[in-house]
Amino acid sequence: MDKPPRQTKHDLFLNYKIWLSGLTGNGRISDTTFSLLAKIKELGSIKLAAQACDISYRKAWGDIEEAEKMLEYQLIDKQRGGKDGGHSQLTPACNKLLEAYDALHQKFDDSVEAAFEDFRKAMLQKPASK
Amino acid sequence: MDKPPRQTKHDLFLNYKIWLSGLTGNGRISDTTFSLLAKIKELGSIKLAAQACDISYRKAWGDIEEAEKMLEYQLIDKQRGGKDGGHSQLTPACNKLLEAYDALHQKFDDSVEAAFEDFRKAMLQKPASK
DNA sequence: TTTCGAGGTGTAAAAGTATGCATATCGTTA
DNA sequence: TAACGATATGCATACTTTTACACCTCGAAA
Repeated sequence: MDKPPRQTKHDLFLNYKIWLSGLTGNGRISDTTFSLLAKIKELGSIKLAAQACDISYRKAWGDIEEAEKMLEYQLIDKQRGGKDGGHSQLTPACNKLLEAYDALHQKFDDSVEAAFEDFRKAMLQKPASK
Repeated sequence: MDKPPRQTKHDLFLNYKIWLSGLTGNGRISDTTFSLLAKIKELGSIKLAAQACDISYRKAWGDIEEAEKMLEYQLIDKQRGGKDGGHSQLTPACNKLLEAYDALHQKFDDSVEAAFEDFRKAMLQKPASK
């Protein structure tokens, strides 16, 4: 889930995690939730997406519920029943969100890369005097 | 500890957390650990710093141990005994690390600000066609 | 109208993380 | 040399988060 971290001279890596939260901070949409949504888009099923993301269906469902409650709009069109049991797909609003988040994440990666590069350079300098 | 998140149109906030890890990923230096180090520098005591950071001394000590084990160098000069019981101060290497980390964090904040601004704009556009 | 498999839900167990507390150690200073 | 208070450490408890599992719901297609 997390991006592979970046290395310094001393086998040091930088990691980060971002997430969205609501006004009260009680709900959250994590990186893993966005990965899940992307997989649902790809596979058309919450169950398959959860497996692909290596999380339990229970958690996947809970995360989606939490996200939808927080955003106050549907992220997923869920279809129950039928010979195949059912299937799911992202709503237009969810696609928009996912698209914006992907762009956000990409910008982040680039920024992190640059910032960590500076960090590495700084760590190669002599210690601060004070 | 975490920076106050930023808001979108729909009461949506962006949060993030960064941390350093070692090669194997078993150790970590979190944001809270750096805050702790900064407080130790300011207050000259692990105990006082832990109180100021609102974490238990037990956790503070464990975090420091973990960080030093990971980096394989001392972060803190610890003085035991004496009428005052003892005191602590950061090593030069720790000061360097802290300085570099602060700069890194600042760059992060700026990047987050910019990236989230773009995110907000994207969320105001019409939904993706597909 | 029966069947099938994914969606949907409660709850107990497990795993991971933090706290609280007890207790030992150290060494300077009075 | 006795006392003091922060460092140091183990361990039980508590809290949080995730998993495991059981079981129900739904509705198109056979």
